[in-house]
Amino acid sequence: MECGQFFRYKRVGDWYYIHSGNKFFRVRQDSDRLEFSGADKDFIRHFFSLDTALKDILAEIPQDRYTKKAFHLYYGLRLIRQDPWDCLLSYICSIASNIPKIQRCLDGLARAFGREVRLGEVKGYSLPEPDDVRNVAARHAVPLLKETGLGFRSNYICEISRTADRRFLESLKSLPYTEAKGRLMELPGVGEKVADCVLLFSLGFVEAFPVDRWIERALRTFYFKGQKVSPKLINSFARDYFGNYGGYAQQYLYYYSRTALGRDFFKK
DNA sequence: TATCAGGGCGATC
DNA sequence: GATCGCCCTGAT
Repeated sequence: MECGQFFRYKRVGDWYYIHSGNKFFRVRQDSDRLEFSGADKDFIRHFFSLDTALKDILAEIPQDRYTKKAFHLYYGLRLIRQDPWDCLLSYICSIASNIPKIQRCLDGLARAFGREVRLGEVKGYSLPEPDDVRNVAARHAVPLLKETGLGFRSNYICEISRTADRRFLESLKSLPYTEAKGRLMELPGVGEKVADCVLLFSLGFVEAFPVDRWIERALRTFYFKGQKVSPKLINSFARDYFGNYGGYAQQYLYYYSRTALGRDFFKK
């Protein structure tokens, strides 16, 4: 839950309360046993990618000293299958931001435009559907959105709500990776990084390799002896080297670079 | 008070 | 196609 790919959770005691589309459910783990309520078994299995043969996937990725270490330390880490629309909103909020702020923005967005959902005593708000934003949108949406602290991201969300919907996102699944990415990048506020996040975390493109500042530093340090590398080279290296399951490599290396290595590793 | 962050965009060369 | 300033906001 907390490795940075997903933001719409809230911890209450040892439970994680999770929003995904209009679903609101909770899970907790007790050693190798997963308890849950608010969603059925099939959904949980799908959401957490418990149906994927993790071992086989990791075996497809080049085993160098860094990937091996990360796989060993965090074995069990999987890519969550997020709700595509929620995922798109989430990564628009992530632009030039950080996790606490992303979560604040999404929370504000949900409270202002989303719908109330309940699970037992616990109340939550799902993220607004494109229609929800669009309907308020006509005149006041941007100012209203800005009240949630979204800043310049407000315009992106407003525009995207007008030009994209769930059908559009769903239709991308049947396209080749490069085409799907191109279509996503036509949306305002969606560049390479955001597009790759949406493709990887919600549309099943496990070959997508989102390059953000952290992973860029990690790759530069691990594979380029710390030398300067152009964004373009980093991207093409990642795709060529890590292969068809690059997304899994990305997630392990990303988490590795942010935890085991720590920030100090990258400071001069 | 200035700078920067888990980017994108438009202008410029 | 590479680089740069700007975009809101919160943190340092």
